[in-house]
Amino acid sequence: MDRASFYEQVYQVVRLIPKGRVTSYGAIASYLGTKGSSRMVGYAMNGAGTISPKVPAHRVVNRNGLLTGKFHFSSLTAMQDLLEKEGIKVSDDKISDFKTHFWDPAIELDLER
DNA sequence: ATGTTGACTTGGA
DNA sequence: GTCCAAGCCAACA
Repeated sequence: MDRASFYEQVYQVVRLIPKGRVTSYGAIASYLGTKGSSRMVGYAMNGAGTISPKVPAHRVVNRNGLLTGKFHFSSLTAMQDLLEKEGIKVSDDKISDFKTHFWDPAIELDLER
């Protein structure tokens, strides 16, 4: 784990996000122990499509459940479309029932450990 | 080593 | 409820 850079750690956590679930950058950052680096979580996603395997960055949104990173996708509707395909309703670039679909690594992953 | 940047978060008005 | 400002940490030039 220590060998993995902060970016790699973020990638792994995001990859563990179950289908139909979403989480926030702060939740991942907090799980990694660096809550203050919430921005880095999103910034790390810059390589989401350049690394392997691909990271489901569309499942990661800001604390408001708003698709803030959709501008970084191929298309502005790509992120929303992917979420809808997974059963998540998105309206006005914002996830409906965000709290219901929320997936907290600090809790979900901690249970398996 | 220093400075800038950033797909965020939180707190105050 | 909304809007503005500051803080935080890691990677990159």
